[in-house]
Amino acid sequence: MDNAQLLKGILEGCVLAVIEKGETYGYEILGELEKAGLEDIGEGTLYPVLTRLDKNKLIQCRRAKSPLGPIRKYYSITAEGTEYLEDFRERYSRISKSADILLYDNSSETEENKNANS
Amino acid sequence: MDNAQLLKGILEGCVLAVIEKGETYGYEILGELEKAGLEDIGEGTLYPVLTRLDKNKLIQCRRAKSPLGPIRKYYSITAEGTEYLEDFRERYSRISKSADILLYDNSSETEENKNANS
DNA sequence: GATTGCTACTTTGTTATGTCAAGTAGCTTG
DNA sequence: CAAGCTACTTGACATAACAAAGTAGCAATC
Repeated sequence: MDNAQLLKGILEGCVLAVIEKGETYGYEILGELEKAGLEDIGEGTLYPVLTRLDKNKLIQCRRAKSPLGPIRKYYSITAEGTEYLEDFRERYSRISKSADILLYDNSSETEENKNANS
Repeated sequence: MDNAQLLKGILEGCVLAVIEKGETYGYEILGELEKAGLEDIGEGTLYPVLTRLDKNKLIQCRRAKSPLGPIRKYYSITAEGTEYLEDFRERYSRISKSADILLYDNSSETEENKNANS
């Protein structure tokens, strides 16, 4: 129902990770997030994230015309951003490990529970 | 560094999951969280969560004396809470799956990347 | 018997971040 | 020219974690 809180903090890292794969712009990132399963991210959610990442020097911006619409703002990751993302992955991994233990009580099995793998 | 945002929403589910395993009280829950790796959860963080869960009828409260301190408030999960937790697990699973895809680019491998196992 | 230290819960103010809603604007097509 | 897609902006709002401080019961030590 309300995934807002669950998404907090996670979104930032995900967006940064998308940009890490190569220079891209907001609208396209929105598509990437959707493809990965984050379907209800609105523009009003994403763009502030980009602004923030930019302000914090984790990504940098370049304006360029779009072949089919208004100007695009292309973002690429900075060295600082790469470093931050690395740290983020570690923090996320640690927390989700704890959550797995608490939510699925992984006492004997390790990776069994979270497999809803198609 | 600042795991506050990453924890948002997750904590609630974790606390509920601990209570699901059996009637318990705040101070003990704090210990369970710590054991699972969530080491820096303060009392000022946990207790409001319990209050909220109680107010939302996801858990219920019973006061009882402690053998070695002030009165304890024992919490147990309600039917509504069980249902909520089930839904939570599903939502969490879906989001963390998306995050895994985005953060670790699981295109061919499935569980390789997130294994920093011992 | 006062201090220290552990257990146990409360409260208040702060901050970060996602969300909604509305808006601006370029371009294409009917 | 109106509709519809692309593309970004802005402002008001809600939620939840956190730090810091406080209140209290009880036990052991000095």
